[in-house]
Amino acid sequence: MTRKKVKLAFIVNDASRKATYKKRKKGLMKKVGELSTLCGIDACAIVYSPYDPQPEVWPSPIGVQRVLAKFRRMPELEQSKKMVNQDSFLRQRILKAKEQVKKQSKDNREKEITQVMFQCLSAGKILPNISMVDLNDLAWLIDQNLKDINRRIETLTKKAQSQAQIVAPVVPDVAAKIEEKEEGCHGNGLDLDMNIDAMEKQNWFTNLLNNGGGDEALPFGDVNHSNGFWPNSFFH
Amino acid sequence: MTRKKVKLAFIVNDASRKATYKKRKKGLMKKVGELSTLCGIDACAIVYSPYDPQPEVWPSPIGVQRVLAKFRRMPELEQSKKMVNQDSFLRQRILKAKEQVKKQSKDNREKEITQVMFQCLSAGKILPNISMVDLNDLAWLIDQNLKDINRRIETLTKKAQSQAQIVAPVVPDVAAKIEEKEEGCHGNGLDLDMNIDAMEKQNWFTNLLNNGGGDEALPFGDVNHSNGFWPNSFFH
DNA sequence: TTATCTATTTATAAGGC
DNA sequence: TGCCTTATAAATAGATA
Repeated sequence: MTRKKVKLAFIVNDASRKATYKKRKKGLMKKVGELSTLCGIDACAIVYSPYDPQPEVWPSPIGVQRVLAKFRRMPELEQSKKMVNQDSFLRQRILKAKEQVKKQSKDNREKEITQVMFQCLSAGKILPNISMVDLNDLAWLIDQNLKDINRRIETLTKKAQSQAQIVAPVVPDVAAKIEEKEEGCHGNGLDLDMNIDAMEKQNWFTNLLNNGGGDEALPFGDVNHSNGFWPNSFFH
Repeated sequence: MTRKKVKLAFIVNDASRKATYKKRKKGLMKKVGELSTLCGIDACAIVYSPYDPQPEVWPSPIGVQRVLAKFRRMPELEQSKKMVNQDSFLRQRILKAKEQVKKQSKDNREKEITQVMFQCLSAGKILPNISMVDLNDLAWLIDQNLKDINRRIETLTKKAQSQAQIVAPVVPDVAAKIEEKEEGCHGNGLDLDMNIDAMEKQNWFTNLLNNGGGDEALPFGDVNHSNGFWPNSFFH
């Protein structure tokens, strides 16, 4: 776990394996001791290796015996319940890794499309070389942004009404809201006149796509998705 | 062990202790699994906590039983031999910490005296406000440097002789050698004419101090040492 | 072989939510 | 309570001595 990330698999090289064994056994025993001390609990560890004639244990033989006695007194079924066995342990790790990859992919995709969105805003039009897949995701992103802006407007409107007891129509500055939201994209020369009636326009692309109830779900992370508007055959 | 270095002692706060327990138990089980997989050995861990009705074990109940059976088959005396019990564990940690402090103190002291040495070289004389203790250590440091230089000269001389088969007297440039050795001190305006006969001078201060066989040992790390030349009463 | 030395990876203590 | 994030401490792989 350093200099190089090591694969969780049997170390074939004898010297490396032994070196790793010694380092990690030491670290493990230290950890057991720390856990026991910090949390005031009983714990033990037993390690058998071909390098030592006797097993290495923590804490003391008597401590181990005591812990073992406790363990043995339980029926086997009970023993199995709260157990972390190797199988479930590996499954958990794989699952977690997959989730991380998925989340990262989604984030990456969202950033990518955000870039495309600002390129379009700079150009003042939809770029001609944009793919249909990107266009779908772009539509989703714009829709999300508009919804977000709308929510903020509602919040601000209510706040203004409750504070000043004044009921008045609101003409939101959409461009300013976008700038506020997309802080990372300031300073690229964007200053478009985007004063549109957000209330009326917010669902323009969603309605166009007739996307049904699916418009709340993030489309990112599944690059080959179909949303029912563009048939899959369209891309082939 | 982060945000703040935690003391190895029972955590009094209940919430903190539980949080730490959960985190560390998870980390511990992971470590046991890794050790077992990486090194292809049998290992088990059992942890009892007030938070779970059953003990948490690794790897599987069957694996634990197998490891336990092995362990129980041994006579108690044998079990104690290779064991890392809490007592020896703590002793080892304390010893190691003390050794680290000692080593660091020695290093610090050597650096300090090296600074003094270069201050003296810059001034061209022994500074008037230097203490006797510092003077002793300075003498030791200079002596070590001269010896080191001499060893290098010998090595280079032998190499030159064996390569060119020419036997000639060597007039070393001591200043250049010092510059070579003390790389961290370049660029401070030092360019003294130090061409002296190192062969003849190397033991000047050692002889002066009549330090006997003790001149090989590092004096640093024991600030209150006496080397037999300056009587302790001199400092009081 | 065993101890040291770093560059990295992991583990995790505090703090938010 | 439990999970997530972030800054920091600790573990440790590979290289050397």
